[in-house]
Order: sequence, then C-alpha cells, then structure tokens
Amino acid sequence: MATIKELAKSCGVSVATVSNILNNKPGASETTRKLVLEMAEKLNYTPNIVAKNLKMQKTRSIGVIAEDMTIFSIPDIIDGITDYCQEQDYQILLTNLRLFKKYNDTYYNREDYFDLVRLEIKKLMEKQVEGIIYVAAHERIIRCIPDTLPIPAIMAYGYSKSDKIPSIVVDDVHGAAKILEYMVSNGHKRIGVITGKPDSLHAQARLVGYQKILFENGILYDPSLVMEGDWTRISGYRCASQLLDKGVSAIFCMNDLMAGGVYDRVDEMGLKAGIDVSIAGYDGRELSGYYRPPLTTVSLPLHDIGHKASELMIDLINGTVIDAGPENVCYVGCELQVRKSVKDIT
Amino acid sequence: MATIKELAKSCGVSVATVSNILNNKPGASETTRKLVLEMAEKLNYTPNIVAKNLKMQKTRSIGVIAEDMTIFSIPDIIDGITDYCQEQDYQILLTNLRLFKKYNDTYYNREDYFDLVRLEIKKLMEKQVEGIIYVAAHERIIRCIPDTLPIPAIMAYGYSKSDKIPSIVVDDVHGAAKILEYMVSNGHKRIGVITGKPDSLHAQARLVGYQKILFENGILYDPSLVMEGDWTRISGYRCASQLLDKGVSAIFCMNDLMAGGVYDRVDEMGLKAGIDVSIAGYDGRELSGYYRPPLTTVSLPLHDIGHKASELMIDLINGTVIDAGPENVCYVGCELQVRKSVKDIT
DNA sequence: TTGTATGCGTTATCAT
DNA sequence: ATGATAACGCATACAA
Repeated sequence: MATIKELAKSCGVSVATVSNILNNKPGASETTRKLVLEMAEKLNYTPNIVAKNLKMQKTRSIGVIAEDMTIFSIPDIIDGITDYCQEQDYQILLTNLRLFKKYNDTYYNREDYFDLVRLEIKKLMEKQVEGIIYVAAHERIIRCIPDTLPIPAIMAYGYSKSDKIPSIVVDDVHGAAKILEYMVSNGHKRIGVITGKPDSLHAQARLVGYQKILFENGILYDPSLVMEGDWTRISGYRCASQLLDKGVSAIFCMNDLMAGGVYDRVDEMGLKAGIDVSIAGYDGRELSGYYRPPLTTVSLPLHDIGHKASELMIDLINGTVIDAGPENVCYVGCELQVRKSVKDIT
Repeated sequence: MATIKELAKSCGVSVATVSNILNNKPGASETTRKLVLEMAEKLNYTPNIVAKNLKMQKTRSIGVIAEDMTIFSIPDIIDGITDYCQEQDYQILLTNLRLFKKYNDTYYNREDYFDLVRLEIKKLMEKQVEGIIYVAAHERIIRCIPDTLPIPAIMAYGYSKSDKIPSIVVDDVHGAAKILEYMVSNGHKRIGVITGKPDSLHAQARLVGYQKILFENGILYDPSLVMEGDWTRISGYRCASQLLDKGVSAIFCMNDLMAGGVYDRVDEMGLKAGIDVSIAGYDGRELSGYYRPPLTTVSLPLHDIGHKASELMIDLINGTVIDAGPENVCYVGCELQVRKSVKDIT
C-alpha cells in the first residue's frame, strides 16, 4: 500500500504539498493538484487513518457496548446508532457483552458483570474512542459506567442515575396512554391490565399511563382489574381467565408476548379475540403482526433511541450540546400500531 | 491521559524500559518492574493503541459489513463473530449497510449497491482492518467484494463464487433431510412441500434434501405435492388448501412464516394442526415457538456461521489456514428442533 | 506556490 | 539492566 511519502516521490513534490492537496487545503497550483490527484488514483493510494488519528489526536470513533446483540431490542437501537454515525462519518467500535448467553436472564439484577463492563470500557478507551454508548436490553437503573470517565458516556434504554451520563429512554407513560386512549375511544370502559414484573420500570410507567387515561375519561380506577404477569406468554394466559371472569371488555397487556397468552386462553374458551374480547399489546414486536387477528400494539422507538443517543453523543463530543433534558434523561415517544384486535363497541 | 513518556519520567527511567516492562519483556530488574507497574497504576496509565497499531503495522481489527442489522439472521451471525473475536482479542469494525431500509426487499437482485459496498470496503481498509467479513441477510451469489483485495475477505451466509473469498453457508440439504427423516420416521409418506421462491438457493437445496430422504426411504417423488410459495405467510396459506386436497398427511414448509400460513388455513378448515395434519417449518425463528402447537422446525446455525467465519478469518490473517473446504465453501449444519406439530402416525 | 522539519505515542534496535 | 534514538504515516507551523 502506497504511503503519502511514496506518492510524493512519484509526483516529484513534497509530502506537505500532497497532504494539503489531499485534504483540500488551498495554496496549491491547479497543475500540481491535478498531478497529485491523478497519481493518487493511479497508485491506488489509501490514506492510513491510524497514522492520521495519532497525529490529529482524535479518531472519530464511538464505543458501543451492547448487553446482548441477540435480544430483540438491541439490533434496532444499534441500527439507529449506525444510521446517524455513518451520516456523520463516525465509526462505531462494537462490544457485545453477551450477557444473556452468559447469565441467562438473571443478569439484570446482579452487579457482578460490572467489572466486565469496566474492563471493556478500558479497552475501548485504549483504542481512543471519543465517547461510549451503553445499550441495555431493557430499562432499569444501571450504574456500571463510572461517572469519572474522561470522555462522554450515554446510557441507551436504561437509567444511569448520574448527572454526568445522560439517559435515553422510552416514554412508556405516553405509550401506554396512547393505546388506552384508543381503547377508551372505542367504547371500552372496563379494561383489564396484565402487568410485567412489579419491580420493572417499564411496568410501573405503563401502569401510570393506564391510570392517567382512566382518570381523564372519568373512569374509576379498579385495582382488581390489574393482574400481575411476568412478561411470559404463560403468565398472560393465566391472568386472562381471571380478568374475563370480572367482565372486562378489553385487556391491555404490557407486552406482546403476554397478549399471545391471552389469545390462547380466549381461544380455549371458545371466544374470538378482537370480537368477543378486545386485546392490546405493547412493544410492537414482529411476531405480534402474525397473531390472529393481528395485534393492536404500540411499537417501541428503538431506532429513535439509538439515533438520539448518537446525536447527543456527537454533540457532546463537539461541545455543542443544547440540553439533555430535565434530570439528564430524554424520553422518546412510541407509536400506536392499530391492527385488528380492538373492537369498536361504541 | 498519561503517556508512556510521562510515566517514564515519573519513574526516573527511560521509555524503553517502561515499554519492555509493560509488554512483559525480560531484562528488567524486579525492582524497576515493581516501580513501573505501581506508578502505571497510580497515574492510571492507559496505553494508546492507535500509536501502537501504527508502530506495529497491525491493528487486530476486522471489518464486518452487514447488509442490514434489523433482519433476523444478521444479529446472531454477528454474535458468533464477536464471540470468537473477543476470545482472540480482535476488535470488529461494524458497517451497517441498511439495505433493507434503503431498498426495501428489492436489494437482493440488484447490483447498484455494489458501489456502496466498495466504498465501505475502502473506508475500512483506510482504517487498516486486517480482514473483511461480509454478512448477507440470506444466501445468494454476491459478487460485491473485489477479489483483488490485499487483505483476506470472507462471505458469511452467501456465496462469493471466487476462489479468493471463502464462503460460509448453511447446509440446507442436510437441514431439510433431517426434518424429513423425522417426518418419515413418524410414519408420514405423503408429505407436501411449500417451497420458497424458485430462484432461491435455500429453496433449491432444501428441495434436494426432501427428495433425498424420499428416495432413501423408497417413497416415490410426486412433483404435484410441491407447491411454490414466496416465503410469506399468505403464500403458505394459499398453498395449504391445495396440498390438503391432495391428501397429504404432513406439510413441510421451507420457512416458519409459511408454516404459520398453513396453521391459518388448517384452523379455518376446522382441523387441528399437529393432529389432523402435521406441519414442519424451517429457520427456527423465535416466533415459531409461539405457534399453537409449537412448530417443529430446524434452526439455522447463524451463530456458528459467524463463529466459523471469524475462525477462518483469523487463521487467514495468521496464515495458519488448514483448508477452507472444497470449492472454498464451508457448510455448517442445522439442528432439528422437535416440538409439537408433527404427529406420530406409525 | 512549495519544501523542511517536528511530533503524535509507541516499539525495537543497538549501545552502554 | 537500562537508555538513546529511529521509525511507523501523517498534518502542520514555518521557512523559502
């Protein structure tokens, strides 16, 4: 691979001149400019970015630490990150923690992988990344990033609880509110809920959204209509029977998987989902489009979270950040996905 | 951030000595070794890998070009790549082409994005990656990598058709054979097939596997039992009726989505999937586990393809490659995933 | 308009 | 056992 020095020699000019021309700096005559450019093409000159980075003391690279690439939420977030970073000519250095593969669903309430994270952060910093984005598999408080880092860090899809580290999260309150508004506007008043695990931030916020819309529409909040699920399909199945006994016309499930369990139970009872009982989900996962009837749900703004995170990151790197939002957390809105599982009974 | 020079000064020794100690080279006294190590800790010394890379003329990094992160096959392949690369202390530089987002399903038979690929390869090479892995969203012949590259390249989940560029692909013939063997051993003799698009390499190989097992079991191959689908659920639905009219006891679908369509039709006819008619899928996608009854299918060795690709790549980089397989293509086996949709009728 | 020289942080060669 | 120094490929201040 030709270096700038060889290129200069071939052209019979100095490296400084070549460097200037290659970087579109003014001051070179049109003649030499042409000569150099042509020769660069001819020799298939490839600049060595490593040398450039060393000289410039910056790399235009961002470390991305993902908890586990194979969990459904992560690829879309990374897609959002790459989308913006490519536009801005930043390179991402991906680190895949493989937490789920290693700890199998128990990782989210343990902290012994924090050392692993610290180690990966150190490695990334040795590679001179200019910032670090941590991508969580689902929202919770995660204090794995030291807030003494000499470079900016961002928590995507999780809460850093540090005023040094902005968090980008889903606006679950509004997400739940949107779908409940839709249900209420379709005439439903007795709406059962199947929640996620009670210690989940997602579950808590979505319940607030539910209560909010009830209140705004003058519907009394009946706690006996909220059943505790655990995000699994089978838990949706179990909760469904009890809710149906209480005469609800619709059930709001806090994820699409549990909604699947409700379909199971409804089928089993000889009822028709979307007709005899309305069902709504949450997350907007691909599989929800294949339920019969297709599930009305609200889709997570995964791509947008990644996009927003990298926007903020690059602003932080350039020192052009306007405002990271109150408490340093930025809420990204969800989109209602209307399909066929909620019936209009007005 | 402290440099090696500052560290040396703080220790009152030369940079050469510090470098030797930090790299576990022999020749330093135990005293200075301790001193340097402690001081490094104290100053929180962070080596600059960029400088090291420049000096060493290697980066221990591999460019990974993914067609689209959000397509289901890609994340698992990348997971396999990161798995092995992290073990070997290689860094991946991820480039997400976002083909699906840009061209929406038409990209796979056009070539006008090849220039895009070439550009990304060039960028990666400027960053001094030591090899490039191209990760396709589904298998086909893809000639987007010039076979004149000065560094090794590998095609994962696609065929390069170049003797310079090894290909790592699914062994679809054996995959289909496995599931057919299972069906036949459960007493099925009249087995319908719903294929993918006829120009698909996947579809062709899976059909060969189907025919192979029929032959080995002395079952006559009846072409009227193979219906042409197009990978979509609705096509599975459409083909199902006709197959059922022909009195098949089981249907082999070349992907899980079309199997879903068969479920739809079977339900509609008042029959029971997995009891009145046996159904098998292909791909092993997450959603197939949520069908009722759960779908018996064969799971794609996505992780293994990524793992194998990076193994081969690092061997290539080190010049320790044994054999890339006949025709430079390496077939990776699938795993049968027995669930509840195939009934034993023996 | 062009060239010379320096240094980015590191490793490695060769003295001492 | 340790140190001085060159070199990796590039950008830039400054000289010509």
